[in-house]
Amino acid sequence: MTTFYKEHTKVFASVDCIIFGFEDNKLKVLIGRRQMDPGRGEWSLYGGFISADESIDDAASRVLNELTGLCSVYMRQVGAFGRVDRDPGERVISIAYYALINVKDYDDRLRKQYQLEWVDIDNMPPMYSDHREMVLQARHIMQTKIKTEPVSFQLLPSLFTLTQLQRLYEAVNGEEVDKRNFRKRIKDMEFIEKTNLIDKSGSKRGAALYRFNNNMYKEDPNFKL
Amino acid sequence: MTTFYKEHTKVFASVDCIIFGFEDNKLKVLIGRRQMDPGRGEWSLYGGFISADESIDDAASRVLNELTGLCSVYMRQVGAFGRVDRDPGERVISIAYYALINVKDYDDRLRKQYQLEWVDIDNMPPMYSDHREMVLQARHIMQTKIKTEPVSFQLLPSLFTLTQLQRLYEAVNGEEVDKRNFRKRIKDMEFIEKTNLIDKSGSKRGAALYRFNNNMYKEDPNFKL
DNA sequence: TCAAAAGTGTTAGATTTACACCCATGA
DNA sequence: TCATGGGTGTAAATCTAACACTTTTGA
Repeated sequence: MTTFYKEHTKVFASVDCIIFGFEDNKLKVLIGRRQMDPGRGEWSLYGGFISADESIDDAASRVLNELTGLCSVYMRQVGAFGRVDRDPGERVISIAYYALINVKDYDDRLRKQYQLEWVDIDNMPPMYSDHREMVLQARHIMQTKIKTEPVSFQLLPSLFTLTQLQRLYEAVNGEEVDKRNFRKRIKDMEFIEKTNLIDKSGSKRGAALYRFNNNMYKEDPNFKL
Repeated sequence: MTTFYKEHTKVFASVDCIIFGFEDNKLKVLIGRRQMDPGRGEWSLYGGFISADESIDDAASRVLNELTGLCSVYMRQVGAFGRVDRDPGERVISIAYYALINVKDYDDRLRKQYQLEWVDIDNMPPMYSDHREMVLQARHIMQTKIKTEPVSFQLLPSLFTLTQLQRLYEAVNGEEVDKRNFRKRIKDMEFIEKTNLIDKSGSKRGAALYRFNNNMYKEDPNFKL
């Protein structure tokens, strides 16, 4: 700690975004083909360099917005990845973030324009550098968060059925749960409100639509699944 | 992702070490006076720049070793901190790590030589930049880890009493627990072995010394406090 | 009329919590 | 002999997990 800044080497710093979506009862990740050497053409997360005038968090939001057009998305840091040879070209330290989006909010034309694909987290292709590791770490964080924090709703439409919520929970954790026990726990949480609306898309009978009431949650923030 | 590396700016990247120790039934953090402008003289974590030929993890281990002389210490990443103005001099992104050491393994002369102090985590002085935030985030990680992973033993001597273990647990979580219930849970974990040794330093009667058996833990890694 | 998803309660077992006294010893 | 920390068990309450049938309706 007696040294000076100028004696040290600078590095490139980037962010990589793990964009989670929920579709066909599966947890999916948005990935594309890397457009840049080295590694051009490999499956890769979408990322970008951190510029001099933005925080890391801001860089992550910017990159996500560039790609999806979405703002105010739920994003959290996964961590910094910094193996010396993680980027074959230059020394690049990358900070991974995961984002939770509702697939329906995301314009599918944009997805095609960038040639991105939603891939099942349980069936990812080989990926560039340490990107697979980033995704798996993000999933692990999600698995612990989803049990005690109301993050699921970020991945669902604002109105959702209990079956959707259950399938999401199962997809994140990779294991099935009992329907009756699951619903019992939901009923105990007053901030998951039943509406009068019915979704007929998933069944003939129709299922009640629910909504997450954030104000009510803040009054009594007890979430336990 | 169609841009080139050279169009981007590089930044300084550093690591900051949150060194936890357990002493006088309190969770403590090792901090010193910053030796460097800007911020010279403020209370600060110990850190160092990441050099070109080492991973972030290696940089953290190196810095810890420089300071304490210790190797193979339990260290985990807290996360990257990157507010634009977090370092008043230059743009520096810092990756925080926490380390768990047994205070007795650490040569107190070294502590004095570097003018470091063990401060109670519940009574930290104002600290340089975002260092307080780093410590609090690290503590939060510890609080969740200590419930499901055998990390406590990193902070204790290899032989310890159940009271010590309990006080540690209480110090990390900031709340007291019932002695009988605590010991019942310990008894269920076979990898916490009772030895024939007695520690007479804490009481007249003496307390049985226990030991963490890592091989046994690996056979049946179920930890729950 | 039937296939497919929605919706609903109970019970046994496991886990958690609360709680108070005797023991061994050195000063 | 007494002050100090070490050590121990039980019972009530709560939580968890397992389990199956009826409802609705569009095709």
